[in-house]
Amino acid sequence: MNFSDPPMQLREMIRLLERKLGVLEDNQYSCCGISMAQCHALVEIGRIKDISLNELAEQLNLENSTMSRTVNNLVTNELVKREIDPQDRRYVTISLSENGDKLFKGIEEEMNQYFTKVYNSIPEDKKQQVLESLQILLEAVGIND
Amino acid sequence: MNFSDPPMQLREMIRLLERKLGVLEDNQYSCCGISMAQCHALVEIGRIKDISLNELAEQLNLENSTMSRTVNNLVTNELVKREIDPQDRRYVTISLSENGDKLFKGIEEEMNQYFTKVYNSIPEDKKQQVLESLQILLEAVGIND
DNA sequence: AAAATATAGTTGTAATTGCAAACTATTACA
DNA sequence: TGTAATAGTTTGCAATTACAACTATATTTT
Repeated sequence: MNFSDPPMQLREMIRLLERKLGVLEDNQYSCCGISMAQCHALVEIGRIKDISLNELAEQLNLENSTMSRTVNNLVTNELVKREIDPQDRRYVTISLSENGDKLFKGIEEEMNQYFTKVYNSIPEDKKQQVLESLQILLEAVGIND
Repeated sequence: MNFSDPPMQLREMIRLLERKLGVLEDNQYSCCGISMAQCHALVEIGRIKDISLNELAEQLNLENSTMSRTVNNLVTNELVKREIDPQDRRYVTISLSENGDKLFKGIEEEMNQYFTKVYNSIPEDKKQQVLESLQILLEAVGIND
């Protein structure tokens, strides 16, 4: 293993980043009393407002079945609403309840604070470069799709 | 939500990167017939050569019990060996078997190819910048530890 | 219009996981 | 020696997940 080989440096750093991010969401109920899966779903629903189950599953790279049950849990917690689309009764429209919206806004606020903290700990003259590089990396990683 | 705010750009891109990386390891048996959990453990063991169970668990951010079970599976598959440390018989030394080492090298090779592909799809004049930026980002994300 | 097909979502099942607790074995300390 | 600490295993349990089989609704074909 040659860690001075640039692609391997890339691998190693992505590995570390992955792990660091993983730590943030390891605990099963680390997000305001709901699971990370529920939290991710909640945020996605909050962003898109009205979304179907399959769209949601695709956004989050989850199985339909997993998504369906996660939404179940959110409905049980009275954070989201499930409504049958009258246009096409196969579709379910998922949206935030009032409680869900409050929680969503709280999470958004918290995430904003976290990433502001991360961003501000980047040296001033490197901030722009890091953002640009992430964009480039995203494009590079997307070569398979 | 203001996506032109730089910290939010950062959040958004990390979010996308996270998701993209997640896709790569979604399937339960996507790694040469073993689970991703087993694959991660195998690679970690292969890198450190001899490692104790607790160290391994900490590296991978897993519970001891989960780690023990995962190692069990690897032992059952004859990919790793468990040996009691003669220095301190409480410790277990975990290392790759011959088969495990072959698989490990195969996985490493595959990962190298993947990351070489990603790296090479970064524009030539940006390669160094991306690596440096990831390093900076890693330091920035590590502010909590 | 009836039959066949496609689509959206749900449910059954088995495996994995985290957490807690109980347990064994070994070592360190007072 | 006796007590505590450490390393790891095992078990029970509940939650989560992927995969496959299923239901319900809509669309297309004949």
